[in-house]
Amino acid sequence: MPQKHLVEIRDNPLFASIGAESFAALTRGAYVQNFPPHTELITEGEAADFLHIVSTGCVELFSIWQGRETSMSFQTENSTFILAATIKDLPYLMSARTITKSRVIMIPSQDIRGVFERDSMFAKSIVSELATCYRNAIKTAKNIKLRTSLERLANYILKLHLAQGGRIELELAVEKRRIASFLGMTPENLSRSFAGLKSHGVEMDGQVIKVVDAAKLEEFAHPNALIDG
Amino acid sequence: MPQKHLVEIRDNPLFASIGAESFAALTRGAYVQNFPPHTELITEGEAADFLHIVSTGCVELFSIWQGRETSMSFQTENSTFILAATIKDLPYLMSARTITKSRVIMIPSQDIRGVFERDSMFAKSIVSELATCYRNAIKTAKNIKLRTSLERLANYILKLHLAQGGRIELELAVEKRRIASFLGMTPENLSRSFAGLKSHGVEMDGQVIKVVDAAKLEEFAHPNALIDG
DNA sequence: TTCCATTTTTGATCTGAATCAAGACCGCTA
DNA sequence: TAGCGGTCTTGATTCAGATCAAAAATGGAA
Repeated sequence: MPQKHLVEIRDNPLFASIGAESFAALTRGAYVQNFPPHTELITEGEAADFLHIVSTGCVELFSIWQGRETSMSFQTENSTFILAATIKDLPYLMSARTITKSRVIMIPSQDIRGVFERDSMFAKSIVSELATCYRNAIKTAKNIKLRTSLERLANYILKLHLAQGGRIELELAVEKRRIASFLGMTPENLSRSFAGLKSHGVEMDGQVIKVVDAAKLEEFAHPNALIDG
Repeated sequence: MPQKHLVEIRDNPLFASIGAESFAALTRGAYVQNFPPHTELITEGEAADFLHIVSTGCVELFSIWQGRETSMSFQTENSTFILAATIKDLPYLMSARTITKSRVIMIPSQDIRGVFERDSMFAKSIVSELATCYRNAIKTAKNIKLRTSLERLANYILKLHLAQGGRIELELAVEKRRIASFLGMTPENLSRSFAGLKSHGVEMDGQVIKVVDAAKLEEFAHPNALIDG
């Protein structure tokens, strides 16, 4: 594996504090692969043979039941999936597909479990990562159960806005129908919701969102750190 | 702390494999308290000062946003809450209230973090518990996003039925309005959903559910281990 | 046993969002 | 530049579930 990928893995908080020998054991059997868009990397129900790390690009985690599909999250640079399945040696609960052309690092799950058994710093990093994943899942559940679809979109935009330092123009990184699915609504409803936010300080121009009145948007959205943080 | 509670804590998988000295360090500052029903034990947004263990009774985790409330889960004997907040030393994302008269063990979070730092078996137990919590949260999110409220109720009943060894009569342990909230619907809709399941092998008699045709219920519910497991 | 407060059920109505359809728009390829 | 496939928007309609109201049922206390 090229040195630059090793550096990249090291930069990931999950691996930043483990010993050199452990790190070698993890990266020895790992490999990197480039995937075109729309490639299914893992399928729910399959054995969790690898822990995946997104090097570049964007990967969508999704799930299907009885012909119905929902987007669960988007994984971008330097994020991993699915640690809980890897650690527990259980089937993946979600599928993953590339949204854009992506480079993905794959580390065999048994290597992860092997190092987890003997490197206590790694175990602690894993604890932190899993706790964060769990808390994020709770925030997502609260968002879905407590808010209308318009409120979910408003808070989604507000969060993007704040994450980009208050910038007025935000460019969506994925297709709107994917965002609709993630927010728990249909593409038609997302389109209508964007229109509905016009009176709350938001304008649309193709893939570009303009937050023309952030205070007004915030007044409508009622962001909450325990959901949106 | 009475010996019987120590045994009880030991029986919890989170604590079963830690060293005696670690165990003593955890239980030294812990205490047990009995609470009547409808007592709020923790409130979302508060600092996570304790890890709670339900000794007897039932505790509901819930959340409120802008006057809207939703039930997130029910914690029964031998379950803990909220490990992720305790470990990360972050505010609770959910509140908790007793549903029935309950006995709850409280362990100071800083004692948990102290032992976590130095007992690698404990760190591993925590990893397992957090991974399970995270996976359960993903299953819940899938249930909410992919299924109608009737389907969620059908699968809820089917799961209870299987958990009780296929017994025909199941007695609900909590009020129906709480279950309605947990399943993401109003009490009125839950009532109508129970009625709707009459043609799928389910009958109601107050707090007692009768699964009179499990095969028929299963045919409608399409249970899936990746959601209901 | 009666009374009271709360929960549950039922009926009527409303609404947010889905579904279906069709046209407009966009990006890519030849 | 034109054509094609896919995405997005808009309109019309349907519907799952919420809301509101009222009656019935339930459990606990006096």
